[in-house]
Amino acid sequence: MIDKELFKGCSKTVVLRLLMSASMHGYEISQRLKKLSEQKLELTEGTLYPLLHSLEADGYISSSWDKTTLKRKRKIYCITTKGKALLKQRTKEWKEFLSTMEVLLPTKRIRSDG
Amino acid sequence: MIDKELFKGCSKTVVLRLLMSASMHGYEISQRLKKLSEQKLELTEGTLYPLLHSLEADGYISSSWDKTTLKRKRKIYCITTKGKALLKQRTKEWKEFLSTMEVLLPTKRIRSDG
DNA sequence: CCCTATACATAGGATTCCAATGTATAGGAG
DNA sequence: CTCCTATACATTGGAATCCTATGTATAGGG
Repeated sequence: MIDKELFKGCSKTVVLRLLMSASMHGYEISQRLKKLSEQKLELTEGTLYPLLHSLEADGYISSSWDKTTLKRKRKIYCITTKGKALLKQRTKEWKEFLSTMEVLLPTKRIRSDG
Repeated sequence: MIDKELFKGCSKTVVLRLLMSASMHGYEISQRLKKLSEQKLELTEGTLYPLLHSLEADGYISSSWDKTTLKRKRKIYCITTKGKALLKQRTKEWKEFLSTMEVLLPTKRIRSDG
C-alpha cells in the first residue's frame, strides 16, 4: 500500500480519468482503482463519495440512478464537457509536475554508494 | 505554478533529497527549490519551517547554528543516518507510486481524438 | 528613516481526510 | 428464518495538515 499522501493531490484527476474511459457507479470506481493499482491505492467510501459529490457540485460529472433490472440502487456517474476540459488541464499539469519532480527526485539510478 | 496539492505528499522527501546533496539552512532550501523547479514549486516559510521542525523532532535531520562570520543567524540542517534511510525508502515508494500512476493516468499520448 | 532582502518562527482559521457508522438489497450457509 | 458477507450509497466528527498573516531581527541602498 502506497502512502495515501502521495495520492491525495491527484485522486480527483484519476476519478475523472476513469469516468472518461466509461461511465460507472461509485462502488465500481473504487473496485477498478484497487484492481488497476494492484491493491496499491484505494479510495474508501468516506473519501470517494464526498469526492464524487464535490465533483458533481462543481459540474465536472453528472449522475443518474441506474434504471436497469437491478433493484439495488446505483448512481451512475458520467463525465461532463466541463469535466473533460478539467481532466485535460489536470493531465497537463500532472505531466508538468512529473517533469519537475524528475529534477527534484530523480528516478534514474543515483550513484550514492558507488 | 503547479497546484500545491500535488506536491504535498512528497515535499518532505524533496527536502531530505536536497539535504542529501548538501547541508543548508532553511531559507536556502526554499530558494533552491524555487530555482530547481523553475518557479513551479515553492515552500513558503509557514510550510517549510514547521516541516523542518517536524523532521528534526523525528530525528531525520539535525541542526546547528551557523558560526561563520555572518552576524545574521542561520540554522544549518543536516540529514541524519535515520533520515538517509527514510529518504531511500520514500524514494522507492515514490517510484512505485509513479509506475502505478502511469497505469491510472498515462503520460504517453492518449488516442482520444484520433 | 524607509524599503527590501535575508532568516527564523508561530498562531489560528480553513481545508481536507477518513474511520466509523448507518441504511438497504441480495445471496448463500446453517 | 437468521446470520454473514458483498454490494451500494451516504454522513458525521475528530484529527491532521496547510499556509496566510504576523512577528522578530540583521543588513544594505536610497
